Amino acid sequence: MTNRKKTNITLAEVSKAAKVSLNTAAKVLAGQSKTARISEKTAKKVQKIAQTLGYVPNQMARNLRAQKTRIIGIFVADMIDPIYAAITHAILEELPKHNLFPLLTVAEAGYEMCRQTWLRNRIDGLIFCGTNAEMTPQVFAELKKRNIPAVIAGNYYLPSNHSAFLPQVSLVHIDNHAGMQLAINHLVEQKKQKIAFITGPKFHSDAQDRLQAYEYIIKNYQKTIIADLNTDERFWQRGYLALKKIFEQNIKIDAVIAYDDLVAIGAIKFLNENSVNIPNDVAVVGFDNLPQAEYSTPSLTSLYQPAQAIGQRSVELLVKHLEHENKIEHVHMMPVLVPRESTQFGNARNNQNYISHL
Amino acid sequence: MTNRKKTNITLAEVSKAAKVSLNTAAKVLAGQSKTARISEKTAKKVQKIAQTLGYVPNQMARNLRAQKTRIIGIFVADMIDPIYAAITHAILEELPKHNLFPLLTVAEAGYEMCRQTWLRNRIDGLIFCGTNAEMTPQVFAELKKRNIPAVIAGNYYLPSNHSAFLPQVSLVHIDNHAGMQLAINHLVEQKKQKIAFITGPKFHSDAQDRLQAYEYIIKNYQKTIIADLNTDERFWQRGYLALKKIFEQNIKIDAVIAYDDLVAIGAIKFLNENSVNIPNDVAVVGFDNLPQAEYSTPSLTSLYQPAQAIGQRSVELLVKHLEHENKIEHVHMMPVLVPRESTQFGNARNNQNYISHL
DNA sequence: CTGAAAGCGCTTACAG
DNA sequence: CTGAAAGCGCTTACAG
Repeated sequence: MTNRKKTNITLAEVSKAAKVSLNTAAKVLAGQSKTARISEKTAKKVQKIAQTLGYVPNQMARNLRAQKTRIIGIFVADMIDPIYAAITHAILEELPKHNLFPLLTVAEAGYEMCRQTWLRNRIDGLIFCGTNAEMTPQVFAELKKRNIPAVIAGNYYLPSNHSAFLPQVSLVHIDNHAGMQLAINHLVEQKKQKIAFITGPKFHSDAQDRLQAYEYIIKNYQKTIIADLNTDERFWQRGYLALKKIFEQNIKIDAVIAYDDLVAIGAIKFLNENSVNIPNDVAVVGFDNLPQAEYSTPSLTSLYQPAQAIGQRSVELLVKHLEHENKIEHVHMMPVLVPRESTQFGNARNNQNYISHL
Repeated sequence: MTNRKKTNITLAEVSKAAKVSLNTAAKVLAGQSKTARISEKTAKKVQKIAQTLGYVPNQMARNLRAQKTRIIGIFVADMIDPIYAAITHAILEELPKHNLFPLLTVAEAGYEMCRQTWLRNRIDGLIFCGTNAEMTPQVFAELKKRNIPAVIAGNYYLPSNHSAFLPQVSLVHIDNHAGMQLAINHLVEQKKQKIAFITGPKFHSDAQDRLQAYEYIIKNYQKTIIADLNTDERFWQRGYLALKKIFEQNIKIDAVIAYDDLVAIGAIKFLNENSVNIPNDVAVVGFDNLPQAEYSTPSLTSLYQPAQAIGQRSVELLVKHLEHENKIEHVHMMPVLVPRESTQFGNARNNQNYISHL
């Protein structure tokens, strides 16, 4: 391993070069010249010497002595998922503004590995970008025992036997109820009267919330039509199979809201293959506004997931907890409906130029 | 800030509880029982006590004393880009296998911020998942001076005045030449004879490599047809405008290879809007095999970017450098052609069931 | 306004 | 096989 003794200079060396005590140099470089009432002349001198020597403080020594690290663990349930990636990204941008440092751990490493990393590095707080089956109520209990505040950002894994920890941890996520209301309003405006819902994976909090919201709201407009699958199919296959089932059972629909965009695109695939006109015969709405929504044909109306805001808000909440403001909060961020071709007429396919030369 | 003095127990406490010296406990818990010839009985006793007390070593103290950290900085040029996300993910999974620890820094923080983070935490090595305009040759010179080995994984920012550092840093990226050969072979097999190429952003290494590879290989088959844009348009707009230009100039083509999938999807959008049949009239191939490739209509033939392998390989290279194996390597990983509807006939739209009830 | 000393929790020689 | 001591580079009282 590289030996770097010669390349890194220390506070002691700076103080010696500046001909002041170690203490004085430390105070100046920690930005405490004012409170320690160090003369401006001395401060300037020390700063200049530190600059020319290329002094960079050793964070490990600092943390060890100060008995706090300002390191925030970030658990990422799935970095390949664009929503988690966006939330993680927002958190990484936000932490430095509060003089906090990220320590990223990924789900694939396994819980014990993550735990070791957090504890060895003496994290001062923890943000979960999603959770998985390993994140049991016991995990949150240990964090609490060790005085490590935690916040969950985004979707989380929620089998019925896990729900006990919910009142004990702060959450920040999309307002699925509001999102569903926006989706239904939008479709009702388009005179749709048989709006179906395709469910998502059973143990995802967002899937549960969206299903509940659909059931609760749709009653005001029509009979409930739920396309549920008893399989573990995910991604577009789920939407494809769900619609296949509906059509095989000869259930009449004129619109479908899918748990998420991938499921919605599966539904579109099925409709396209069977020459069902979108949106005239069946309109489609997804959730999350993934990049795929813009690129599908027809492009997909979706509910924008405010990932940036979720990330920021979860950092703010964690900072409050670090400052011993221990009130648990569950924050719901508003989604935005992004209308595209899958629910609206005449937005594309009308630009018939440039074909003459073929 | 949380005070955790009471919740974290130290080596000293373990050794006291086990009634051995601090040194003995340290040796056992660092896994050096054998080399220090500590009796198995003592080792077992210490381990058990450490376990029951919940001892977790303090990484900061370790690093400070040992004068090395095994922390690897990871610079991510764009976490929202699925390719960078996938490479980053692979690196995060790979590092722990070598007993190395990641420290993630993102481009948006700015170079100076990243630099401070790296140096304060005394990183032992650095992997760039992409670079940007701030990563000048001087940056690599400083790393070299400080004995911090670096590896670039994936695409990198390459204006002509930056190329000086290339012989001094190890690179791992997709083999664009091989990818282009695969793409052209595939199209030639489909009897295509007027294959155009749509360029990418000027300063991206992948864009430069792909353009060069196209020019070099296509000469064996046909006249060169390059759709270049003097704009900064990115994403699908770039492909859309490039094809528009070609069609306006009445240039005949029967296939198009795009710099990447988003550009390819822009081309598809243009062809769809002008009722040009894909792939019969014009076939389309993209690079990177993004999720969007599967979800576009028609689905897009693309070259799979081996992100997982790139991440793994870059960690391996870095490990070699940490072990003072200082030979610089430029590694090219093979892409895989994923054929889909945009180059092949009759793969979809033939499943005309379930429409009767509408 | 400035300085000398203790100590955070480990690892690394060195002694026996 | 086991132990006592020094020191990594800082910050934190405390003294003057």
